[in-house]
Amino acid sequence: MQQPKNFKRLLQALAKQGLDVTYNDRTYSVRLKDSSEFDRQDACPTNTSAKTAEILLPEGFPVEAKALKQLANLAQIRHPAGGFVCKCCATPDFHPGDAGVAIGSIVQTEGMVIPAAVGSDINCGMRLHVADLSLEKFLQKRDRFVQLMKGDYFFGTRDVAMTAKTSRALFQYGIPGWLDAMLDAPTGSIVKSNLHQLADEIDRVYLGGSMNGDWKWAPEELVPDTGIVRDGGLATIGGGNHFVEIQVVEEIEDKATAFVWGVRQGQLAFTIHSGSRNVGKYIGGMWRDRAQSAWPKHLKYPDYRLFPLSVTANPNLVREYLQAEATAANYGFINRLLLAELLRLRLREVYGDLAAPLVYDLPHNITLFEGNRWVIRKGACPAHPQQPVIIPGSMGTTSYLLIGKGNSEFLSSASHGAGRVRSRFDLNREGADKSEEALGLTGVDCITLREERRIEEAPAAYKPIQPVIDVQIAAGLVGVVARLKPVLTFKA
DNA sequence: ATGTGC
Repeated sequence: MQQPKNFKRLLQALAKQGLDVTYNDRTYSVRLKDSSEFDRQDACPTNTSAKTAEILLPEGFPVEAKALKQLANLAQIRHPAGGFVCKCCATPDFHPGDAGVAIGSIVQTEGMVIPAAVGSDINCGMRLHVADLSLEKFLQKRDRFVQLMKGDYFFGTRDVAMTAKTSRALFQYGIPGWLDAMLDAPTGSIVKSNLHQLADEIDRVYLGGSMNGDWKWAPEELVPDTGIVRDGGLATIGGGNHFVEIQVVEEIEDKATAFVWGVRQGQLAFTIHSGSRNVGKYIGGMWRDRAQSAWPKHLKYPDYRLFPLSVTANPNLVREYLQAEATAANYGFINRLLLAELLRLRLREVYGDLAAPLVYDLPHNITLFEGNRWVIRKGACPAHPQQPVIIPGSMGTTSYLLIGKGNSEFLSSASHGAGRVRSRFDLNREGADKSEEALGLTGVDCITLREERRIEEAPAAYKPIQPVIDVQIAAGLVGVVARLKPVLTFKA
């Protein structure tokens, strides 16, 4: 396989930063500089962090030096009390992140967690439903449906109010405990009419949609002592690459698996990509700062400024961080559930009673304990054997439902999308070609209140999905179950 | 990612 386009230039840029990169059979290997100042500051005993980080990349696409540098930084994080990185790797939607951690990075640690590696967008993830409705019938009443959804997603026309008790249960327990608490929800609250189906679908949510949270970490105004909570952030899509998309199941590749998962050719489908909104921002930001404050006072900050929390040095802080992260994760699971429920209710309202079951819901921005170690995925899906994996293309291209293969070389993970190739700034700047053709928007039905969102998130902003999927199949990360074609996309 | 900022 040939080397990527900008390989030589990349080597030069990275050599200046003390990084050595090789390319072999679909995979980059970033070798880190051997000695750092850090080594001399403190006896970091027997354990040292990873010396290499592997990246799976689609053939013929450039990769940014900034992203490689960020991955190298992540790989060499360690804590003087003994925490270290066991393994670090990246998926083919790899690109630089704003907060110092590249999207598509996966890091396995021992003895430490890294709040900054998860970042603000805690439990960002993907949720897929199928619906027993043909594309033809859907399009007949498309305008009415879109009008109703715009109200729900952009203007909050549906009541998602909760009692104080229910709000606390949401943060504390995630989906199951929250559904229990919903039994006494105010009348008119949207999930009340469908509690049984939502309970039946819990086993199709990663971790059962439940982590060990504590409402004490939630923003104060969302966990009052008594009264009704009206949270303007809940059941909203959010910005950036988040979306809700109506799709059609275009083609089944793995018939047996699709049958078991309840997916059939010609069905309508909808995919939700969203996370924990402001709650994750609040908790992620708080803990990034707390991890920095907990860094040993007598040591200089490491130059990458990504601070781990050590199990040996600060066991309580590690426990509390994981609980705080879980609190935001619970909110993320329920946000996606509500976005889907709003859509399912409107489908039934417009097209009559129809089945629209959940296929799967999985996070791609989260710390998970797997095989006795922490695995932190930043824009990467878990892809364990037999597990459903959802990888969306841009709003103009195919999305994929896949089955995980549990490739340990890539820490049982897969990409969470195609990966951005052009920055928002680049696409929006003066003088840029903003024609439909140049942006790949021809024939794309994008519902948004903001024109700049269509431009920032246009198909031209992303890699084509096909090579991104192909390289992951070739490397044994996933197998294709079904292809989903976009029909229309909601972007906030 | 974020009622944002190159």
